[in-house]
Amino acid sequence: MEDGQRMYSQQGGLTNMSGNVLPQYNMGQDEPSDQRKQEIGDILQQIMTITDQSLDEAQARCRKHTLNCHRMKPALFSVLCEIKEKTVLSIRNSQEEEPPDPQLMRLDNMLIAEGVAGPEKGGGSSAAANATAAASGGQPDSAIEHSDYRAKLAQIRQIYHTELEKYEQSDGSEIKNSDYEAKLAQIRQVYQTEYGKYEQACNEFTTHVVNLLREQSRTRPIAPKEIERMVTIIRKKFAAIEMQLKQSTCEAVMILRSRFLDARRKRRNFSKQATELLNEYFYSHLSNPYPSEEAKEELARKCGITVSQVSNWFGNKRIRYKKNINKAQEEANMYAAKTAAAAAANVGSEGGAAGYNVGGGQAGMYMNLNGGDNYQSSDNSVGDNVQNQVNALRHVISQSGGYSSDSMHSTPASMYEQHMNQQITPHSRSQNGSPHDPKPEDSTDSWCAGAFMQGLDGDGDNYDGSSDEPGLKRPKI
DNA sequence: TTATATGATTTTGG
DNA sequence: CCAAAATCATATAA
Repeated sequence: MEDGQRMYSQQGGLTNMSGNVLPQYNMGQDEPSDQRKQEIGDILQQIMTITDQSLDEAQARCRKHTLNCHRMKPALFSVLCEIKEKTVLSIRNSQEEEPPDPQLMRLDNMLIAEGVAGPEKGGGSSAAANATAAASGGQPDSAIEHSDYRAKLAQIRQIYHTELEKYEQSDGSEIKNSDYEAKLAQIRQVYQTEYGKYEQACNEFTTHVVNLLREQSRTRPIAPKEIERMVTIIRKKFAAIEMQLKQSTCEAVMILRSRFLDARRKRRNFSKQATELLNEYFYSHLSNPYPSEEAKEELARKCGITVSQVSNWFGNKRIRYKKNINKAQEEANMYAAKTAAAAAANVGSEGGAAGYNVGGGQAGMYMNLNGGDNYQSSDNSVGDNVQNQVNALRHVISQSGGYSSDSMHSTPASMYEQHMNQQITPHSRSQNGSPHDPKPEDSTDSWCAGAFMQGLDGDGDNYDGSSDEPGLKRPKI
């Protein structure tokens, strides 16, 4: 009873805050009825000791059941809900359904555009991502605690950090298309794994909370509406994680992409020395400038570039040599002179210098042969022009003896072959000479037969740079 | 700034 | 896959 009294006085102290309910008690106090006093005392006693009561399952259920079945329960429930609604929840309620986050939409769009989200875009990417999937280490916590939000978030960050490091350490110079695709697939895989886990976690947690609230609503004023709102709140919280996940994914894709594009677009000139070496090889194998794999490897090693760069270089060189043979041949002579000097010192090599000179010398011969005839048809496009020139040249050559004639000598390639005993066609892969002797006539099929013809048209200097005819190359937008 | 040189990529044909 | 040809995009010379 003493406790009750003290409690009572405390309640009295709270009266100011609680408005119109407590004054009744005060009035009651003024007019003490022993029985009433006793009742109130009991109630207060119960309240005071309620926290000491065991949470014994059976007992609790019993109490809840009792409460639940009380005839006043529905009314009380709705009233309390109403009060709660008015005092607290209405504030949150005012937050209307916000339109979909534009940031999230952008992220979604990008992920779809990059093929990370959305429908599978062909190609089995399963193997690539096994490691990462394992690394992401799913921990199937069925009991999801609040702290798991942060843990998950940290985990996701960690995963992407790891992924990004992988991209960093991968050899920058060797990013190929396949690498890009593989890595994109990896990102995609990780993203989907994580997104799946995210959804699962979100749903589990939501279900958990909803169940909890439902259970609680048996003894507390929790309206279904409030549960709904709670679900919304949970979704929003999880949306932050979703956003983070998507953002990280986008980031990873962008980094990967920029890296890839950088590798693709950045062009660094080779060193002077490398170009020198490549040119030496090219001009000293002018008749057949197709280095074998071994030769490519050696050149690559000497020049400090990759084999595919060597291949690119030779591809470009061949095509450009053909396109502009006059100029190229000056260069050829230059290199020929240089290597000739070197070869001269080396007495043992027979006729090496002569071979180098073949290109330039031969062009001169053709030019002489061509004489004053001009086969340049000005009104044609370059491509047709070349073809016409070639055809015209064939005509001229045949008129003046033709390829097969001895007087025509041989094309540069064939001359060179006499020295080198080498094959002719570009497509023969192996450098070793074929057993059968290639005939000089075959050399019309040589890699730049057409180019030599082109080179001999006109006086040489008037064709210089003609490949840049306006509007044909590089249509300048 | 423009024009050319040049390494790389894409397209095309076999 | 290889090579030619076309094309791109940048580096560098003018």
